[in-house]
Amino acid sequence: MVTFCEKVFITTSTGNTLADTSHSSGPSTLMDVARQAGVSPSTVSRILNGTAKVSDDKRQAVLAAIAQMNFAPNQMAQGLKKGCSMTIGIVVQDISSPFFDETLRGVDDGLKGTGYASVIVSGHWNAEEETDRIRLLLARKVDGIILLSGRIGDEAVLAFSGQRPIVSTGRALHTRSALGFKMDNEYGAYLAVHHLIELGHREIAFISGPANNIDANERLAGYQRALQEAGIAVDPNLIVEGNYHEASGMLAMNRLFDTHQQFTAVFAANDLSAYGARLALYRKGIRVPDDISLVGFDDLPGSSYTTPPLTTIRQPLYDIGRIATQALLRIINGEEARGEVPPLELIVRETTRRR
Amino acid sequence: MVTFCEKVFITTSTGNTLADTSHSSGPSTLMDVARQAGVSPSTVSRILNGTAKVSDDKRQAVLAAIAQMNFAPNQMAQGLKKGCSMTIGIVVQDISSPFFDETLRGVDDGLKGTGYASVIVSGHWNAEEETDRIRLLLARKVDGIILLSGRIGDEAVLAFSGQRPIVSTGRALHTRSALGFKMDNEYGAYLAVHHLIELGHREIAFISGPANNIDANERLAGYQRALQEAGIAVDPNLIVEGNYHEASGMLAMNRLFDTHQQFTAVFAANDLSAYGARLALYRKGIRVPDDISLVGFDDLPGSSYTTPPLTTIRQPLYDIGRIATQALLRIINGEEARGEVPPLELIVRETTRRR
DNA sequence: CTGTTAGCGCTTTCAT
DNA sequence: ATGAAAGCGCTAACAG
Repeated sequence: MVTFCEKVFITTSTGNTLADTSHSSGPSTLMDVARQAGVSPSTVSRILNGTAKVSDDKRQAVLAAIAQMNFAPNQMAQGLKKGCSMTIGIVVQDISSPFFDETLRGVDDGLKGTGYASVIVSGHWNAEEETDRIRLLLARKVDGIILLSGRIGDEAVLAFSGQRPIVSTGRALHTRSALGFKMDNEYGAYLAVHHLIELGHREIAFISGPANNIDANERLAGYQRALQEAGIAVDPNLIVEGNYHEASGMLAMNRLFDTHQQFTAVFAANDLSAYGARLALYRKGIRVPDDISLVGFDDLPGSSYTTPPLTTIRQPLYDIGRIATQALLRIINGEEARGEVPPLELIVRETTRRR
Repeated sequence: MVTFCEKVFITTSTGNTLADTSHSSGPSTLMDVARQAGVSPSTVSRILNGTAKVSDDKRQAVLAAIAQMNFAPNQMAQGLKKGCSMTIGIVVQDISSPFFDETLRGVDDGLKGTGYASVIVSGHWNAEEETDRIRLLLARKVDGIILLSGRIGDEAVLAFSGQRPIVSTGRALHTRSALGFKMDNEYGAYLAVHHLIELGHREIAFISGPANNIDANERLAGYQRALQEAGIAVDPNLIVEGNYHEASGMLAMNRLFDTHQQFTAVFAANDLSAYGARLALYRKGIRVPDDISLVGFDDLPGSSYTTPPLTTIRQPLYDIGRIATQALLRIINGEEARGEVPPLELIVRETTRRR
């Protein structure tokens, strides 16, 4: 982990590269600009930050110098001075999952035009790594943190929020420097299963999420409630555990067949496992929705282009990202922590049909 | 765009939050540690960086103080001093596209254990915005930049590489501080179409990428070459322009039907548009691959779970990310710029069959 | 309105 | 082996 970060490269007009010999075009500093414009550094700073009135002639001179020298203030220096970095940290669990990416898009849009940039790190679904990453972000003096599907406890979040404001998904929290958004997973799952029941299905299998996952358990609860409410007994043989990934959905489906269960519909705890289940069905020559109905959970961007398009419970992933970001920015600016995201909703597409 | 970034929050044991009154636990500094351990700041720094020998007793004292005060060096200060930030900048074009995400996963893995973090920005397929973003990264003193599918010209890349090393995909470049990786799109497309021809197809439609896109044009060229090589005339009516998105694939497919073209196979310039085409086919009740064969390009993670799984040209997206990162790190460390990525390859799955 | 001065927190000669 | 002091590039009092 040795690193040499003192080298700066400068390319000559001939395309060769050589080590900067400090005489020439190292990134110009505010001091350089001041000299070139014949004013004091403070004046340049004032113009840059609009901190005070500056006479027009000096302003012109400075602006000219800035343009000519292609000057941009060194953010590390600014940050050191002001104690902030104009950066927010985002903690995801999997950097290449459509689930997080859609939220990241919301974050990106929420940051647009604010001057803030984001550094994204992944906790890889692991509390320790997550803690580690958050510490890293804090050492980098991020001005706030957005924690997506964090594995750490509420106390940990609260503790970190003593250093920088945090907004987190998947938990209910509301202090001056910590805010949480929680989706009603139980209700979402209820909606999904209720939809199936209304369509006349009675034997409904469930491909769950990982057993140690809160959201997953809430979805299981919703599945059970919908069944009970309709007077249908919950059959443990119809519930098989998955891990939210495609492969597990496929495996789960196959396990259901192997044990010769009877069912006319399947509710998968998330879209990804629904994709896997769909493939297992295809392989067996079972038609969807003609022979079996299928419902997912999340409404990933790809779910409107599966074959056939997937009926699912829509999570406002993009909105969550955008709203969380706006809330965080608000806290950073000393305003009250608040924000609300739209509720889950059933999106009926083409994988479910009347029994 | 007003921002107040000087506030620091501290949470009391009762869970309330109040503004830091500067007396208490603001993040501790190296100076604090030095005082607490009864040594000079330089000694602490030396221990932190392994920069020089330090007596064992002092070392113990310092380590204890660090642990007790939960100290972590302020990266902005370190950065200002050393002129680097232990951060690399990644420029993507779309933060929530499976294409980039898979590459980002490679980057993430490539950075693992190096102490570097990454800030990811999006150029949104727009040269101006991209230039803007790169400037931003440079102002943040990132130690290097990875440019994915950049829209800016090679000269611009070379110019920027004068400030910080850059590795870029989609272009052939090789100077001391700039490295490019270029995939052979023409060859990939050739592979795809050749596969179809070998299967006995003669009327092969092509859903292209955006006309102004280099990669897209190369893929078109490969399509044409395969046809010509087999003595099949290129029929302009069988080529319809898309924009790499699902919706455009669907539209393109429908346009092909509307104009009553005859064809038995379709080659889509990327997987996303193949998904769209697939849906259009499904809607028309046309079976894949029984009635029509379909080939994509990219091999996105989702493509092994489409119904049926998609035959496609595999781009080593993950490897590109990992290898680009390693190459960049090598350049940053003053080593020679090098690295090579695996070639494109045909992945035969279940959307193609003998005519 | 504008320049001078003193740091932000850390690293790094330079002495000792 | 260790401390004192200077300074990275910028901003924010404080004088004028």
